[in-house]
Amino acid sequence: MPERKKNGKATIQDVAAAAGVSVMTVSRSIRGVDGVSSQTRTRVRQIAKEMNYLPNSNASALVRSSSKLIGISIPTLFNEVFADMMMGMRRTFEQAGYSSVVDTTDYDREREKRFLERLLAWQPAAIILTGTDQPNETAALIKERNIPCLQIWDIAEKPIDLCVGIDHQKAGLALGRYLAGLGYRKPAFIGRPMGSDTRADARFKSLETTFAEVGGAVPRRINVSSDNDFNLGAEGFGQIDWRDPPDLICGLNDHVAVGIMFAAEKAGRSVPEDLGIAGFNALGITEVLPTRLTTMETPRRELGLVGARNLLARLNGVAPDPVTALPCRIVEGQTTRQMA
Amino acid sequence: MPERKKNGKATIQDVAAAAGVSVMTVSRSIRGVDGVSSQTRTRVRQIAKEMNYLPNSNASALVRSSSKLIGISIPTLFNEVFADMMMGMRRTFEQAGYSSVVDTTDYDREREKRFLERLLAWQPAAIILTGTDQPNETAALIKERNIPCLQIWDIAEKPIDLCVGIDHQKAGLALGRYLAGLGYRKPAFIGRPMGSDTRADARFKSLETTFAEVGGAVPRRINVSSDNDFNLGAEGFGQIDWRDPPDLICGLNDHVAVGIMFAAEKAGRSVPEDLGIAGFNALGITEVLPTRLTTMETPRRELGLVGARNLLARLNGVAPDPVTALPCRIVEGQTTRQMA
DNA sequence: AGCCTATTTGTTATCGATATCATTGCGTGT
DNA sequence: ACACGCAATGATATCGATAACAAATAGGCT
Repeated sequence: MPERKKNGKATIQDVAAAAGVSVMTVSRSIRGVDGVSSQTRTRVRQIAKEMNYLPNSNASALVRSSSKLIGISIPTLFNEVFADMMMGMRRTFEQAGYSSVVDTTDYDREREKRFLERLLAWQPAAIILTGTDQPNETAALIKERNIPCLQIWDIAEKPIDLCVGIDHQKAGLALGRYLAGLGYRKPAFIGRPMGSDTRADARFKSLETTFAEVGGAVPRRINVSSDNDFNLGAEGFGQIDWRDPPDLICGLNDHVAVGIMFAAEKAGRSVPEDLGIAGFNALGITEVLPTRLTTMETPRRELGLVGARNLLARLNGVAPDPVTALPCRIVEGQTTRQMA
Repeated sequence: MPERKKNGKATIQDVAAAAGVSVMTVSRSIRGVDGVSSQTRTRVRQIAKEMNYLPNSNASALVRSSSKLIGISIPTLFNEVFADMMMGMRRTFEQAGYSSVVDTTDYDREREKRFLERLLAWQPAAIILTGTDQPNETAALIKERNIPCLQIWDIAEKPIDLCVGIDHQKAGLALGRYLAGLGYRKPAFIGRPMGSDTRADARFKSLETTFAEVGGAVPRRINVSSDNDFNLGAEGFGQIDWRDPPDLICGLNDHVAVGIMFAAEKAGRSVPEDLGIAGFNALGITEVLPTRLTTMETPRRELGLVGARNLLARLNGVAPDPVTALPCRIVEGQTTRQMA
């Protein structure tokens, strides 16, 4: 019967005793660093396995003052975008032997900071934050400890450390110009209240710019608070003042846009003739809807992959590009007029 | 200027020195345990804040051989179901001061086990697993260390420790009987390959049982591998042999069912007269589609909440019910015939 | 053989916090 | 005044691993 301590946990000491070697030999054998004969290593590993020995990461992290944990902060898991990016990253990290501590912030910077403090207490190998608009205080917290940090989804000229993202303003402009080019002049935007999603705000701003350029109307903004994006779109649609109807509605994202689509259908508005609808992100649902939504495809999975790769490079001492922007692509759908 | 060590991290020793007290006084002050005058506590906290001191959780976890980490293992983040449950749990844990280490297993038990080992190495306060069909080896790993463990989503008669979930077999039977009651007799099921999702398999089995009861055809099963559930449904639909058409198609879940809906529409099949379609879960999308999908509503958020609450109770020494099953509800949609 | 280098193994100090027990100081009752 | 109890604070051992250095063993070369 293998030996155990009171709470059922075998320690490195127990393994050493059982194998008749020193703890260092066990440590080296388990970690696979050299300095042990392959004979001993095999034997020690065998014994460790029999004893159900698992190394204590806390002890290891304490003495090395760095752990195999990566802290990830994202606004919400409900958004496919973040789930996509997470997935892109997680695979890579897992292969490299890292675990992820995830916290969701609900777009609340205060919560993000609290989370960050809790996380830093674990001496993580790296930190990943969503977006680049963290307050200075948050950034300082990380810089001060010089922990590798990846900011993902947005880009910034001067990231905390690394950033990989898309240029939301540029993407918004491109989409806006495309839509203006189709002849639309009275846009509306359905989203969450200003300030709750800075990226959406940036895109809204781009709309303003674009339509000012072509002499269109000032975009109206309709704000709705809802957990469910589909409902958000539908509700927002309901709030539109039809005495002065828009000829185009942009959704905060595709789910909102889909909510708008169905609401418009129910309300009997003809799309895309009288009313154009556009989304953002090219989410999964748009690939199966009978009517293809006009949207902007964002490379989420790639962002995660590239981000993770860059971060791993940094962890291995290589210095990757501090700023990486990936391109987006307009999806010319059937919810807006066709190009002349 | 506050003092710092080489890598910019102030330790409890530094704070103690700066405050002119012993480390124990600092420890007690920071943690808020009593044994310090409120005067000293305030002063120490003030100094600690000025020095940007953050306690080292690794040291703390090491000496207490337990950490404020909760390990969560879920199959994938892409599935709204798991995201919902996560959300329900995370809120509760966060408030209680716990952080979550999340790993996704892609329904791979081997990966789950590897993850679990990595996780146990952190001496987590508790473990959460999805489902109840872990191999004995995995269960042993947890029991042996008697760490509180919550199995969520399924129920089992003898959980590892606690479980909170729905009775998938019962839910499948209820849905099957409802559908059979509407007069359908030749069901098909579109899902992933057998074995990759045991819950779906359980539901499929329930279909078999139900339709055997009413003398219907043996349900056909169509397996597709795809990351995207919508596409999965559409592809599965494409594989149906229409020389012997089913009169009912059940999707692995709502997204698959939606994929089927659109594919059926494109193919010109009349729903629900010639062909019924049913999903599972009552996901967000079903609330906005113009045609309401027949499905089974599962209480994901509640599962997360109740699960988290029970687990916290266990962590606080109270013994909650080991098995909690929450009820599901049939959503009578427009993709199946109406009750006579 | 005799010496030297390489390989394998072991010893000791250390990481930063907390539990436990020890100490100091102060007010109170008789 | 004296002993006693309680509150506030401090000293020390400890958790389980790893780094850095020390020792032992083996094999190669002249």
